[in-house]
Amino acid sequence: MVVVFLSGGIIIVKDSQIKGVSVMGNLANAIEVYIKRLLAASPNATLLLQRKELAERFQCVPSQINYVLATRFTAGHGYLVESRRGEGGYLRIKRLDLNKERVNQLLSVLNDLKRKITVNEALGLIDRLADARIVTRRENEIMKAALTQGLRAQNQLLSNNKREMLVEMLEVLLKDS
Amino acid sequence: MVVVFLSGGIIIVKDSQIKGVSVMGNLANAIEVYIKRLLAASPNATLLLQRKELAERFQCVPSQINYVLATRFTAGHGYLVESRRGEGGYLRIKRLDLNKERVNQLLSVLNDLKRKITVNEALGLIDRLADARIVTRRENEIMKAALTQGLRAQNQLLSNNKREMLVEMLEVLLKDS
DNA sequence: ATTGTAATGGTCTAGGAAGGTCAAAAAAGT
DNA sequence: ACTTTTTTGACCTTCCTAGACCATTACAAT
Repeated sequence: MVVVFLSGGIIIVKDSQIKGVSVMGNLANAIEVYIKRLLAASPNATLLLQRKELAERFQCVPSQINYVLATRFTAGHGYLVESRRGEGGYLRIKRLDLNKERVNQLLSVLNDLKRKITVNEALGLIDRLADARIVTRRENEIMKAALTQGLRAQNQLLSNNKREMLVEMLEVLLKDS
Repeated sequence: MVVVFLSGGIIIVKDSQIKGVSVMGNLANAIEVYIKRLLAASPNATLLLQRKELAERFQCVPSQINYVLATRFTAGHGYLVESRRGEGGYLRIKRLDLNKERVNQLLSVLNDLKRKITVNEALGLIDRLADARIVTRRENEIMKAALTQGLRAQNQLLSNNKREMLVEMLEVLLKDS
């Protein structure tokens, strides 16, 4: 439970209600909110900043920034994060405002991937995306080629590696916007 | 930290964000952009210049130019660089536009795959296909995602499996058109 | 012709400046 | 108590920069 002072009065609110509003119980949340505010202020929802600087501003180790990005700014959350190392290094964070239906379909496919599925089922999922015009025929073929590389039977379970690979390929599509 | 006033609201923007918009983060990038601009302005996409002069313009050691050429203007990136030493020495940089013989290019890429290449080289090859408009940006990203699945370092050799996978993906493109 | 020399460009390596990863410790939920 | 989330820090990879030293070329002096 958290107590919030608002316009002079005292309002008592439950945690669950407050989540995501503006109370930040911890660093990670604070950083998340900060980044989101900057994104909101940016005309094209894109941010360019340095991990080191951000860490300094919040007086934490740089890897904390990675934690925040990894837990709150993933493709699944609708964000795209790119980076570059070395001198002049940076983080580029972009909020993707995507077509809802496409995203939902992709996410549902991604969701299906969480359980064990066979190669055949995976290929079926990919075809579904092609049917829905979410991927082109070529993209469809490319993904299938990648997925079936070195495979004999198609009625076996999809290996972890291959599943992960499919997920990553689909995430590319999510990022595409 | 910089405060920017925008359409009535106060938006807080970080240094780095400002920098990233207008200025290149580092020397190498600046030089790259400069060369590419010159190339774009040149009638036949060919440039003749002196390493020393260029280095002077950017106030850096001459070998910095070599670094830029070696990392951004390789054959893999679709550029041709020749040079001559001694008095009257020069650098000749040419951008190759190979859009014509797509199939040949694909075949040459496939050929490159016969020998051992690193992950980085493989990614470069794929990028080159995108540059030449043989694959779309999305296809490019999909293939890269598939290729780098489960990989940490990029300077290691491409595994046999992954190489085979790339070949199969490229063969999809060959069949296509 | 031969040789010397200055003017170029090339290579290689060390060092520094980012950002990334991983796992253990600490804190917060349940 | 147990589980999940957060926080830290040690160590790693990538990228960039500078500089020492090497190779080639044109031109002048012999």
